[in-house]
Amino acid sequence: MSKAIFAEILKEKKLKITPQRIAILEELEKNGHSSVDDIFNGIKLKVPSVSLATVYKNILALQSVDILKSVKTPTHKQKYEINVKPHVHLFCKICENLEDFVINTQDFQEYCKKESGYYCIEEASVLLTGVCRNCAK
Amino acid sequence: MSKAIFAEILKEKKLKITPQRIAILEELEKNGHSSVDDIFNGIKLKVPSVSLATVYKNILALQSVDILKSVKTPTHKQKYEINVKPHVHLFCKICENLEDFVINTQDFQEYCKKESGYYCIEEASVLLTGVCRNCAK
DNA sequence: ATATGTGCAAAGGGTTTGCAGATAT
DNA sequence: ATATCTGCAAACCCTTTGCACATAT
Repeated sequence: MSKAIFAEILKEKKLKITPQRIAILEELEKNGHSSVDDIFNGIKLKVPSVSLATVYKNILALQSVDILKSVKTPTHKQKYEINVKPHVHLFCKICENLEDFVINTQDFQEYCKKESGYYCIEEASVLLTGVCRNCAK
Repeated sequence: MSKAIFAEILKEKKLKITPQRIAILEELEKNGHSSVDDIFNGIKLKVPSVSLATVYKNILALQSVDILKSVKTPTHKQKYEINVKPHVHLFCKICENLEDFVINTQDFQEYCKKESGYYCIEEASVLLTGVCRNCAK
């Protein structure tokens, strides 16, 4: 995705197009799952004046219009990603890397809804913890 | 579970049996998913001298020997539960209540492992967000 | 022109830590 | 007797907030 497309997305959501926001989105596009500090440090080159507070404010703003999603990991660091199609997270307990695995969870959700008696299930957040192929060596 | 059984479990894990720990476990048994504050307030009657720091320290201690597990919810409150058999969490976005749904995730894990090429998957943490039957009315 | 966003510094909330005294084994 | 645990207070994150100035529309 290019700057222009990010600008488009922001416009659509009625958020002003600022260099900080573009930089945050570019950073998240480059590095799949980032913490606030990752983002802050990653964009300082592009937008040297940026403050941590602005990163925080924008993460909240972008989340509230569904451009971003937060990812909860077993460690205490909150991470963020650009909201794309449903996927599962694979977390390696050795290298602590987070990997995406695109899978349609619809059937699984449907099954859980039926069996549990829940009224409706809108979202499935799945985190699988184990050992990645690299760390297995 | 009774006090005696909790004492047994602590002994097995080589943790000293203290009134604070027993109270924490009883509290978590009574109320499925509790935050640190829930626990703290819940056990103050039984152990009036207890401090927040002790609750925190014990939660860490109990987690490290797998007696407790943390549950990550979409809100920013961390919750804890006694580690039992695999289950899925259903989170109602309206009343923010967390419900357990016991389900064997083995097949699902197996499928993800095979498809993703991960070396091994030890644990599946699934959080489904939606609307519970009560709030649907 | 006006609403929104930014950056700073201060405040806030939750969690962790160091230490001296207390308790479990 | 000794290792561990507790409670207090202080320290430490990480995150949010208020405000004046800057920027996008």
